[in-house]
Amino acid sequence: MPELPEVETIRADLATSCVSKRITKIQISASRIARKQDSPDEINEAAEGRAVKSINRRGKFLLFILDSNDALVLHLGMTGQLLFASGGQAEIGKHTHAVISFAGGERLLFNDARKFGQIFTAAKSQLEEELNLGPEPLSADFSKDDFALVLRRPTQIKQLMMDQRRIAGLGNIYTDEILFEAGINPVRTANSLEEHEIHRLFMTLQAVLSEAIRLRGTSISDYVDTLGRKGQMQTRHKVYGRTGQSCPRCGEDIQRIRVGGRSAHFCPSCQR
DNA sequence: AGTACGCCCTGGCCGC
DNA sequence: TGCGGCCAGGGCGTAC
Repeated sequence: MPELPEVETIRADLATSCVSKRITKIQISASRIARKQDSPDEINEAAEGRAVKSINRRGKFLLFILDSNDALVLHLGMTGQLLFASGGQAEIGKHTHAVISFAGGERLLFNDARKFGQIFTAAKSQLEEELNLGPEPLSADFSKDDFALVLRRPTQIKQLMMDQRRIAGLGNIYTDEILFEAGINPVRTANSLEEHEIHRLFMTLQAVLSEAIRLRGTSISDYVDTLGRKGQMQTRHKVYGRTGQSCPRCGEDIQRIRVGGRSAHFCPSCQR
């Protein structure tokens, strides 16, 4: 489940392997992953013959900035993988739904078993409007005051943190881990947090995401980097996927409940 | 406007 | 061993 740290790991890989390369073709075989208003042909037309100026990330979206000043935008959904193949290492498989070919013969294969991923193009100047995302939690511009403002609503904190329009990049795994580190119960309403709790949540938000990037992401389910390598953050999870196991801080059993239609893992004794 | 909820999709797992 | 049924969840469309 690629969230901010996984997408950031892939972004850094692509910055090394794809920047300044020229796209010769984008073949999309599962039209479902092309966003509704774009057809596979339109995406290919926008990218064909264009060089990749830079690779950026916004929330969970990967942005290939092209020399036309359009952006090729990719979202990996839940099971998406972007595999870089300079020779024959990565083979086109049953779940390869798009192939981006470069002038040097390299290819990027977009695999996605569940087809929740998305690919589309947008004018660079329109990106912010189209993506409609909240602030980047690791941006230098993102202050504790900004965060406090985001929290000023009566939504459950877990749901709010996963709402991409409020804060960009967090999914189910990292919200659970962050809330655990911050000692905050996932069902608390955001506007019930006290000043010291907001401070702690702000600090742990950055700490957990930074550690996850350093460990190249969480590999449970399908996530791998562009060379097919797993991340290591899953070895540090304290609550996610640990239902019934003991809390590393107090020994109490980790519980799993439903919050906003998603599972939330937490320690009922440490998280108040 | 905000919030709630069901749907998409398929592999993996559980129970029979 | 096979198979039906259910679960995982990011984001979006629809309903309220």
